[in-house]
Amino acid sequence: MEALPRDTIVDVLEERLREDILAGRHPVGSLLPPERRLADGYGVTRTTLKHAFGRLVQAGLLETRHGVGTRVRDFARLGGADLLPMLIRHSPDWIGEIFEVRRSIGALIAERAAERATPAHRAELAVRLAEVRAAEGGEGVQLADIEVHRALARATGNRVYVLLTNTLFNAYLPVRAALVSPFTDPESAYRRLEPVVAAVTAADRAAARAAAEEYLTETERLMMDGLRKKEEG
Amino acid sequence: MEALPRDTIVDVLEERLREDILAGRHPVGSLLPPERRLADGYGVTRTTLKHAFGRLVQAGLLETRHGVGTRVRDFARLGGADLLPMLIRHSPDWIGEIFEVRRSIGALIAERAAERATPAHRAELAVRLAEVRAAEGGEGVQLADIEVHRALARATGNRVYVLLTNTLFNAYLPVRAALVSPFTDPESAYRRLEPVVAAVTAADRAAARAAAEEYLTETERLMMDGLRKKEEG
DNA sequence: AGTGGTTGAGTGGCTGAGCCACTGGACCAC
DNA sequence: GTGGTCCAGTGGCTCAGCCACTCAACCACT
Repeated sequence: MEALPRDTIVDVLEERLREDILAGRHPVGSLLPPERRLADGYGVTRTTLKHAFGRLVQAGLLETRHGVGTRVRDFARLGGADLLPMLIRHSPDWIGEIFEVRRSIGALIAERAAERATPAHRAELAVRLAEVRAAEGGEGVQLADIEVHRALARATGNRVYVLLTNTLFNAYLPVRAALVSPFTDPESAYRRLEPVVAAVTAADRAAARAAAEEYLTETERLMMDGLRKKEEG
Repeated sequence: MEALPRDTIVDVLEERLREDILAGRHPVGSLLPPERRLADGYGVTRTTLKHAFGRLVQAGLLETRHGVGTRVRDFARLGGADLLPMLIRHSPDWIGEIFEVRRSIGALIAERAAERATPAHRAELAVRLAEVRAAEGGEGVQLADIEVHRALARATGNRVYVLLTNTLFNAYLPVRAALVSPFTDPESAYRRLEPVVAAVTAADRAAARAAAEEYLTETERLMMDGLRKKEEG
């Protein structure tokens, strides 16, 4: 069982500051109020506020300069893909765009994997795929499913594809996890993944690309349907 | 002129901790020494250490649990593409892999841009391209060059491509900036970019992809050559 | 023996007061 | 004008201390 620590004050404060920034209450390019005043306003110590600031600076949302102040960065223009999880939480309309990119890159990865997977990579793919079918519990299936995609990315022989896969997963996984079927049914997950792994294992680039595209298109459709139903219900 | 604030203690400490982690002196999955001891070891206050910790947690390198300790995350398996800048600083052999991905995604972006750029997007591309030629000073050319790529990403109509472009740029830009020619000569930069913009403006998908691929292959060659020379010299 | 509650050492979370270092505009002397 | 000085306001950092949480050892009762 996974221990679930409850949010700390810094977590809450960070989230609130982030929300205030993303909502434009602290406009891009503007100087935030001084730390002492802001800390007072949020009812926390300056030290605590600075911890939250530190994270937001790291995330690329803020920029502090000694003796001057703290400025809101133009994250929409300059930010990296690691902003996606917070952007999607603030406005879910990003999901369509994320998924288009996921589809293109997923196809790219499958093609490269088919081209360059070593025997060891193929063996790992087989294992990961089997684990999907054998997984118990909805959460287990989802985790096993992700491992198949990580293995596909690893099979390209290019570690950057693994990182990219993680970035995109981090962006839309919380959304996906909120839906139930069909990501939690072992047999259904297995059936949808199998053709991709088969094509990669067969070293058939075109088939791998096509299978990945089909899989990801289907996944997108399932997610969008699930979201729509959730909205209505 | 850009003000260049010198590193703060937290910056230095963060870098040192990061280096210790990436070098495996704090193995993945292991528990770090307690904050009090570690702070003492680095000769800083616990508060300062915690500020550095906060950033590394945000970056996905550490994981703290109240009452237990701070653990080193398996960033190679679970990390996102935002880790690239620090990974490349620690071991430059990432650059080849980064550039392969940049090439594939750059081609993808050019193709999508050719497919979907609006008249407004085309106008912006023309402006950005002209700015490259008109830029003065090596740094100015490099910045203008980046703006062309951002404009290309924007022209896809998908904001995720912009974020992805930024992520990859952030990864290898420091390396590129260390080289001199040909990224600092306005005329040479213009000549290399022009065919890509022309193909996108002409809405010719295949030509756009081909031009982008050629541009990026050439860029990679120039960077690798530059690095090799630097190594020798 | 087995079960369940209690305790305490060790850990990170957070505070508040205080001093230091930097920036930039106002002011002054020339 | 020009250049220098000053100072109010800002973020950087420290310190000492208390709080909250976790886990394993221990104990009391069955």
